[in-house]
Amino acid sequence: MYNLKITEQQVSLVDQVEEALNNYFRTMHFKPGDSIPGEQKLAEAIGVGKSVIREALSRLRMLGLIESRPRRGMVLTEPSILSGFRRVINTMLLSDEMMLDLLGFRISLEIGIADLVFQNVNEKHLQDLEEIVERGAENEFSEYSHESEYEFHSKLYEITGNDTIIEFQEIIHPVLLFLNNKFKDYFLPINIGIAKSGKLVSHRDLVNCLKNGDREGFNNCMVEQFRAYLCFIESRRTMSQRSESPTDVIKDFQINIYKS
Amino acid sequence: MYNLKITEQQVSLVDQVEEALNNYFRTMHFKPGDSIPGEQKLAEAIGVGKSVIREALSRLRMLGLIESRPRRGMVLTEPSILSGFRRVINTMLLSDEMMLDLLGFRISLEIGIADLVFQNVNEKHLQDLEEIVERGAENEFSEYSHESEYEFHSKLYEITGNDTIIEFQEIIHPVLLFLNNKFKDYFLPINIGIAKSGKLVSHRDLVNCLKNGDREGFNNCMVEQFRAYLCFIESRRTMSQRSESPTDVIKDFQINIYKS
DNA sequence: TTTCTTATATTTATCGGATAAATAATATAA
DNA sequence: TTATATTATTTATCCGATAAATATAAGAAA
Repeated sequence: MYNLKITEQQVSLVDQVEEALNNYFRTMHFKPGDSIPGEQKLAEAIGVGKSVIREALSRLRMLGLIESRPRRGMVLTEPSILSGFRRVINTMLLSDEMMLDLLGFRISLEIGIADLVFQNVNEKHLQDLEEIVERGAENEFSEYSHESEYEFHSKLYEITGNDTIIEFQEIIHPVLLFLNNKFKDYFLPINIGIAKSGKLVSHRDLVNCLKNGDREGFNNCMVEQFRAYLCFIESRRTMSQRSESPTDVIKDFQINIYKS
Repeated sequence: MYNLKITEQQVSLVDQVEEALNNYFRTMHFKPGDSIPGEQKLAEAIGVGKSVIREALSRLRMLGLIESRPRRGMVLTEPSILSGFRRVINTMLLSDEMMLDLLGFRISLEIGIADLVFQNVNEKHLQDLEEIVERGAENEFSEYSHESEYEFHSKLYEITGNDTIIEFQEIIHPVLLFLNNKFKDYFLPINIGIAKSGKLVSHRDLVNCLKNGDREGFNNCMVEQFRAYLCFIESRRTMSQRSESPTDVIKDFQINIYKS
């Protein structure tokens, strides 16, 4: 007998209820702070068992969309838009490909905030940055400690005044640490090469550029500080297109680095 | 009587189990594709009821961390890192502040991908872009249709080759549409002003810059195309610092625009 | 022995009952 | 009117039961 099922019913009841609840909140124009009906009423209204309702509510609770103070009721809350993202990142169950995508994402974002930073920066910020640079010692390969690195970049993000951007950077930080460690052997020689060629953009250079330079100059500094990463990503990309071996990547990588 | 409770026990059993499961997968070095124990065994192992387990599993399922084919078992899957983000955005329960943060996020990101785009672009991409520009008619105020706008920017993101960035842009698109509509009356006069001053960067300008220009030039074009938005965000920021009235914002807004 | 069919066990999805606990609302007492 | 006690409500949690579909084991047929 032919199997005439068009699509496997992949959407569980819980999935549907979850969406139904979202639609309900939206169409009723609920706002954060409004209290919503109890489990039992919802279950009756939608016509499903209470375990299904509870599972759906549990998801919304996880996303920070509702809060339920035990034995008092549930209220809608302003969702923390990155809570789901944070959880997935924290699992550290990500593939290399995914993490490299995140690396590219973060680099693009940081380059992109250059304008906001340049626009918003004030004396206090500059003082803080100077202090961070002062405290952050470099090792013999012109590398900063992870702590100093994090502190410096966090400050840049902070200057944007955009809480979502700030939180994003905080969340993916562990991924960057992981990648830095995993591909340490690739990055180190590259960075040494850049340092020798005098093209390395240090934290101090960035601060000086931010203090004295123009918008475009600062933007360029921000781009250049990521040169090694950008080449790395580019190499990975061309590799995956041409299905080359990992050693080729490293070769490409080093060629690209010295071209720029 | 004083309330001596230090902290309200905000962490439910489900929250704890959710984290316990994550830790379990991580410490056991589970990888995507591995099948995990059934609900019953997990419930016994952790020592909680099966509804608690089910709620926690439901959350992980929502995040795309596990997949459970009915009556066969559960397997770990490569999580789709933006699924939680997508759900929260889709609720459209976000405050103006949050949405403006997202606008800033998106603008920064798009400015930041300029380098990646410039690095990766090929003939095919350019052809596609030209075709989109060709098709996309502007209205009398030099504005594109939403569809053309979306098509053009999607293409730029696509050139990065970074799937996470591409998905991000797709997810927040409705938010941008919403904001564009909500603050339409603010943006229109500004854009007309920019157009009159001859500083407006059109889609065609961007394509030409990408084709013939240099990296820095393209970067500047990308920044300039967002000038109106950047001024808007800056105005909102200074307003919230000085607690000004909305009308002041509009004034600031228009002053900033014509300064640049 | 190999292959096909059948029966059993397993497992998730879903339902719904029961209990504990804490707050809100109500009723009662001072 | 105020203070206390009772009741109702509601979520959190546990548990049992059923349906459905698959995997596995057992049995029958070639």
